Amino acid sequence: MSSSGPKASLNFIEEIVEEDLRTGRWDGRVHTRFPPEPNGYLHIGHAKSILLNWGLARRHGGQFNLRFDDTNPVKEEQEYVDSIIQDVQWLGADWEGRLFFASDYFDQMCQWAIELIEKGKAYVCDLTSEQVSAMRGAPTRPGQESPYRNRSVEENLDLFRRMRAGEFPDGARTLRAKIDMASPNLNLRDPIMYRILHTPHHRTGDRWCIYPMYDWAHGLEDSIEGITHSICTLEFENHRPLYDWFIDAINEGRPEPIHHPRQIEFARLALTHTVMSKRRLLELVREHHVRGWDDPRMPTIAGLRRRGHTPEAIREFCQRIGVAKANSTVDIAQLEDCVREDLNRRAPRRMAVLRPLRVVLTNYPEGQTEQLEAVNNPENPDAGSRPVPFSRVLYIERDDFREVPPPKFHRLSPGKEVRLRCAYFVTCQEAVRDAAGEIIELRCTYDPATRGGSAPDGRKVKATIHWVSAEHAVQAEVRLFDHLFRAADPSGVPEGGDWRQSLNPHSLETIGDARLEPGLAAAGAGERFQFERLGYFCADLDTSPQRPVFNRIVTLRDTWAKIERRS
RNA sequence: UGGGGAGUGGUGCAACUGGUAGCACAACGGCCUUUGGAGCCGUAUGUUCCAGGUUCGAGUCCUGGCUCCCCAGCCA
Repeated sequence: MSSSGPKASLNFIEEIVEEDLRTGRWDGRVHTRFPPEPNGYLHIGHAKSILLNWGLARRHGGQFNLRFDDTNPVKEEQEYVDSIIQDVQWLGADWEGRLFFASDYFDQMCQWAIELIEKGKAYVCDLTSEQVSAMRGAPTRPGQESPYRNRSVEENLDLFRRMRAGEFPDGARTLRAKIDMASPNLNLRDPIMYRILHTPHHRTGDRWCIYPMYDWAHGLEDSIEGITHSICTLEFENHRPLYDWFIDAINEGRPEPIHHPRQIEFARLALTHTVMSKRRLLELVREHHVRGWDDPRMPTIAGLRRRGHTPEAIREFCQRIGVAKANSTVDIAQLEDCVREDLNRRAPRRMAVLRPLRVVLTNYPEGQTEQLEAVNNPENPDAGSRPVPFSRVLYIERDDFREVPPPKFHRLSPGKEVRLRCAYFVTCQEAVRDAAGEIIELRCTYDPATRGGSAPDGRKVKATIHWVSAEHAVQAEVRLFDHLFRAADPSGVPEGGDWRQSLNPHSLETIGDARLEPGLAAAGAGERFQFERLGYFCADLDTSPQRPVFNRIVTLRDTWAKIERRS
């Protein structure tokens, strides 16, 4: 994932950075950051941003900061800080100890606010929020100036001091920048810099009762940290002139100007068959459509991790999707392909039967057990092999038998011979039914000469199926996941519709009596395997030797399923 | 009758900055195979939003349209 090709084309942000490097704009420095608000869990869209920022710094010998934008105590919690730190770390983005909080800069910001008041560039406004909103005007209509706009510097200073001292209730007053109520850019119509919030903060406790607004704070945070390239999403493009105004205003008349970062906006990631907004993710959790933030169906980093995705796969994915300014939606199949590619290389193979069908080998000695050798990973000889117990009674996948085989069905059916992976050729002699007519057992014969899976007489079979020895197998729970939403774009509902309506009722299927080869009982949470012919699976947090639990990360490509779907 | 962005095969991105469109995913077909996996080979899909213009030559430049996204939180 490093410098693969000598001429990999650069995305537009890399081009800007390289040009800045060429022209010496920042004395050869590259310093980026990821600035999350701790009010929710990170999702794969954030991963795109994290990896973009960190990758830029890493590739250019620069630095990458992790900074929490904790300017609104009403919504923020320590739980989110902890989860975000864990997630960024897991993704592999290294902030090398530069973990910061906007709240660490509150004093400095406040000082600069006072300077703006002294310069006549900010004022205390007594308007209610409704009034402010009403007077802001509209996109095609200018706003009206606040009657408090021209208070004296002294009065503003005094009022602001008293705001900070806690003399006024929430919402009573704000500090506003004095810019231009007629600006075509709404962000410049005297934006609010501070609001009164008598709410304790998760880090500063009750030290403050006024909190800076994001627009006032954010650019200053980047400035303080010496961020060279402030990378953010498209919706902040409109805010850039305001950030520039703030820094210019602070720098006016200042002998030693504060640092002025360069902001670059890119399109956030959207994925098919899921939702990405924090609000909706929160609703999925609160309304119990999923089991939590780390539900393996969630696009959260925690969810992807629990499901069994690898950081390597996510990094590759973010590499592949690129960075641009056009809004777009990436097919989730792209992510699935990345995990498959990664796990195909690394995941040890095991045999597991999800929907067991009992098979009795009528000519196999009763009570006999032998250990067969199974290859751990055909992609990697170094992975070696393992013994797998074989005996007279086995389980195979119900799907691998058809009493009346459809065309092109190569697996087991009456009279047909197939190979049991790494074991023997077997031929189905008879299907046994219960009183209800349901097939409950297959009676087969095996060919002792085919031990290991090949026939001395050169005879071929069309299919190889997986199996597990009934008496040795461990019973397990396996959770199969499908897209959270049926619709590629859940938000694209017709008028009056709800985004929840395309929630996939079958996004989770729990199989209670899967049978696994015995070694799997010892798998620790987070261990990944390929269950041959089925897909990649990961031992869940809930797993235990007594009751193994596995999550299906992604299926293998299934050509047969495709054939069957078509007919 | 506001401002700011964006439009390239089904999808996501490229195109040495004017030389005639390429990669990945998806799709389809074949080869191979002790995973119908993996791998390999191949096929199809684009009037590069539209219309004009400049030029020997335009996805790239100019003009005029069209469509989509963002902005009226004391959210970030």
